[in-house]
Parts: sequence; C-alpha cells; structure tokens
Amino acid sequence: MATRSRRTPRRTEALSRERIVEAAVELLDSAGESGLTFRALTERLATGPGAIYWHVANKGELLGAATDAVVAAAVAGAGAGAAAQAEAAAGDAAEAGAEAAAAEPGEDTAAAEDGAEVSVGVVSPQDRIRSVALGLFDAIEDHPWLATQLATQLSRSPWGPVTPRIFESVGRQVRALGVPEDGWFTATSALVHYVLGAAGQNAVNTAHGSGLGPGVDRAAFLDAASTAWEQLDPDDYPFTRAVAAQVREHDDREQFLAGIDLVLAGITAVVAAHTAAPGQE
Amino acid sequence: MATRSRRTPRRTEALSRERIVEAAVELLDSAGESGLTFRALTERLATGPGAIYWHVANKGELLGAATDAVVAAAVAGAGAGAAAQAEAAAGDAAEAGAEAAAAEPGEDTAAAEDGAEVSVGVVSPQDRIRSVALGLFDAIEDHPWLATQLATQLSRSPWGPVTPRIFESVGRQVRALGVPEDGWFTATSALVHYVLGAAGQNAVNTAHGSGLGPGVDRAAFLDAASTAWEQLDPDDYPFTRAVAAQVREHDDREQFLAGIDLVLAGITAVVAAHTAAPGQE
DNA sequence: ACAGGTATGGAACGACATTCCATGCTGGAA
DNA sequence: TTCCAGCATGGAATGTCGTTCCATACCTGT
Repeated sequence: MATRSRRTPRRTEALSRERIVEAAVELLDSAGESGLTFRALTERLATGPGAIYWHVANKGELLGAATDAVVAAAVAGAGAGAAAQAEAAAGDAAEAGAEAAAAEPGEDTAAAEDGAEVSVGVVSPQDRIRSVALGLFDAIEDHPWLATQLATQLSRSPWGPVTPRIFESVGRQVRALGVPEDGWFTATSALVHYVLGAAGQNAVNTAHGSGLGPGVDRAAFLDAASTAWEQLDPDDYPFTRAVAAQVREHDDREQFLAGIDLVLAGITAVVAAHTAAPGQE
Repeated sequence: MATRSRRTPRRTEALSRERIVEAAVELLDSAGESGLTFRALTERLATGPGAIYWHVANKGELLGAATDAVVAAAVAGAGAGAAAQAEAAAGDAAEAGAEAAAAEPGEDTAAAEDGAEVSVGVVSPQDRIRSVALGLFDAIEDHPWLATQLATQLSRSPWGPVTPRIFESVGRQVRALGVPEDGWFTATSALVHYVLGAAGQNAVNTAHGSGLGPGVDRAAFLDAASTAWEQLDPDDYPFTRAVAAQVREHDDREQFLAGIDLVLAGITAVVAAHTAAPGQE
C-alpha cells in the first residue's frame, strides 16, 4: 500500500508570480471573469494548486495583481508618449508591473499655457488627462473584466497599488493645470471618479467573442439598450425615453471625452473664480 | 426502505419574491457580500433551495433584484421630498421595489429659476441633483455591498431597471437646468458616472460591525490610507504624497458634494458658452 | 555526500450554486 | 362532496470551486 508517488516529471521552466499573473490575465481575457479558476490555471501552467498557492496567497490577491498589472500598463502607455495615444494599451498588457512609474522624467513643466489649441510637440495638461483617461478606457475595452475588478479593488482596499497609480498620473496634470493646492484632492478625485464610473459603464460587449468586429456587437447592444429605454413607461421615465435616441447613436469614445471636458471645464471655471476673488468658495 | 418522506411541516406564511429579496438585503447588510448564500437564505426563510428557485432564476437575478430594491428606495427618498434630504435612505430600505416609480407626480415644474440661492420651499435643480446624489451616497453607506453590485449590474446589463432609475432622476434636473436637448445625454451621463464612481470609492468601512460608531473606523481607515500614501516612493509618487494629508482630513460627504459642484459648474459653463455663441463646441 | 530550506504537484475537503424529484397544497370541474 | 391538475415546497444529490495538506523533488551551502 504505497502512500503517494510522483508521477509527472517536474516542469523545466520555473514558476513565478509574474508567470502566474500573466496566465491569469490571459484567462480572464479569453474566458471572462468566471474563466479564471485555479483548475484552469493549473492546467494552463501544467502544475498543481499547491505550487500556485506558494506564490499567491489566494484568488483575491491574484485578481488584484492582475488588475494592477493591466492598469500599470495602461497608465504607463498613456502617460509616457502622449502623442502615441493609447495604442500601447492593446496587446496582452501584462508583465509591465514595475516599469510603469519609471516613465515621465520631468515633463509637465512646459504645460499650463492656454487650454484649447495645441501646436506640434506641445501637449497641454488637458490633453494629457484625456490621454490617461483614454488609456484606462481602452484598457477596459480590451479587458472587460477590468471594470468590475477596478470597482471591487478600489472599494475594498484603496490603499492598494492601483489607486495611487491612477491618482498620480491624473493629479500631476491637475497640478499643471494651475489648480491651487487645496483644490488638488477635490479636482483629482472628481476626475478619477468620473473616469472610473464612465469606464465601468462602457465595459459592455466590445465583444471580441464572435468573429465579427467589435463594432457590430456594440451597435447591436446599443440598439437593444436604446429600444428597451424607448419602451419604458412614459409617465415614469419621460427623460430617459427622450434621450433613448441619443443612446443609440452616440459614440462611446466621444461621449467619454465630452464628459472629461465637462469636468475640466468645471475645474477651470472654479479655478478662475477662485483666483478672481480669493478666499471664497 | 422508504424512498423519501416529508418531515418538516409546511410553513404558514407564503414565500414570495418580495420576501426573498428582503431577506437577501438583510443578509447582505448583516453579513456582507459573502454572507448571501442559498444556505443562509434557506435557513432564514425556513425553506429549501427549490422553493427559492421557484421564485428566482439564480443568484445573479437575486442580487440584481436586491440592488434594484435598494436603489429604488434611495432615489425615491431623495427625489420626492428634497427638503427631507436623504434621511429616508437610512433604515432597511428594502421592500420598496415597486412603489418607487410611483413617486414624483409632476414636480420639477417649479424649477429652473436662478441656480445659487434658495428660498424656503423653492429648490433649485442643483439642489435636487445634490439630493439624489446624496441619496445614493447614503444608500451605499448603509449597504456597503451596493457599490460593487452597482458596478457589476450596470456594466453587465445597463438595460436593467437600475440605470434608468438613476438616469431619470438626475436627467430631469439636468433638463431643468436649461441644458439644450443635444447635451442632455452627455451632461446626465457625466453626472451619473461621477456619482457612481465616487460612491463606489467611498463604500469602504463605514463599519457598522464593531460596537464603535461609524466615525471611528472611518477615521482609522483614512489614517491608514493616508499613511500608506505618505510612504510611497517620492520619485514615483510626488503628487500622491502631497495630497496624503488632505486625504486624512477630508470629509467624505463634503468631498463628494464638491465633486458634484465641479461637474455642475462645468455643465453651466458649457451651457453658457453654448448660448452665447451657438453652433460651436 | 548530505542536511535544510525552497518549491512543486496531486489528493482530499468543505462550501457553494444549482438541479431533480417526491411530496403537499389549492381551487375549480365532476 | 370527490377528484384532478397544476402551483408550490423542501430536501437530497450533483458537480465545481477555492483552499489545505502532505509526500516528494530540487537546490544551495557545507
């Protein structure tokens, strides 16, 4: 009666936390939120649960690490080369972890000029904020599970690595915008909250699933939502019915940026009022 | 060997979807997100899983119904008696489900006057928006699980009942604010996104758990977060470190409202620019 | 060669959501 | 009244999940 015996030979490549997180992101991307199971993970990594638990405390920590990796890549891609826009957010986006904060040497010094028009090579703080926001927006589009995870991670442990990452990249531009110091937290919070709220909402059905392009499912989805809103009770939902048509036709990205501009307009308006008549609210 | 036999007598009170949702909300409130299990539910309702599944398709639908019930109570309490503020959002807040939409007969007709100062009995659209937002804010404070659920529900199925409920109560006031029709969707979206993003973030540790009041744990939590931010790498996180002190001292509710005002300022600024020089962006 | 920490893979466990089914109830037809 | 067809209920059974436990292999310094 032999107790237990070794059957499969050991893997050649060593297991590491990075490899695990990378595999987790891939699983989440391909199979959705419910696709990330320790069983699928052990199969993909050709190992057992015990090996994974040696590197990772539990599933929650794994989800947190996956979220952080993707967010780090997103804000790094957007924060660094503002001209390159958010194209860097595409791809697998993992394994970026540490390098993210190393970007942005001493920029944001040539900023804070006017606000609207931008000449070649000079990027306004507004544009940088838009760039960071779009980076997150695209990251959520590429990794639909990120929306829920961001909400969960941020509300469960805002002291984690994710919040400061976003806060920092937005806050620097808020500072460059000329906002007085006692308004930094308020203005940055408002921007970050809008971005997270909006990005979360738009996480639906970019649909890399079917063979069709993302736009097709997206259009179908918007059509369904719009139709549903049009069929609401006219007495209870007059406004919602009135905007249903706008829902069907709107472009996510434009809409998202329009919201950013709205918040930015509010910030600059409040700043202007503050500098004109200081000491007031 | 008798196959199966009846043991416990049938309950007297009938089971209903409402009673199930109500019990679900209570379980979520008292035991947190992980406290809602079909086991706990069957025990509390003194029944079996089959009975529950007769009224509810699956756990997801149950969570959606619980979310909708709480949100309905929140926007109803805030939307109706704007003077009574959001006190109505306290309490158990369940079992409101259907009645929510029945509120608000024909208000928002006496609105759209000036914007800033409010005399007795007259409530500006701005105040109504603040009221609705605070209603949601307080609801999330009373039901911490609501933050994650809102994010999940809204990103998974925006055609559900929750989104229109919030959208409608905010949108009516946006309309009353004088925003031109083609800006309704953008402005309302921006507000709703900010509210949901901010409320989700503030869902942490109002801590009805320990015997101490909510404020105590909240202060401890903020202190921990602030300290953590202060210990970040100075090279990577200069801005975040700079605002860490503001984090420790800030008041959630004030901060939340300040963000609302920021967005409102942006909306009115854009509206003003639009009416001054129509046809531009 | 060997000891001890590091790392690994598989079996086992308990909790969970969900399904299945035998049973009880109720209201209308006979 | 009796009977039958659904509605409704509760409990047992199922399969999957996260997690723990442990025997074992690898590796580094001696």
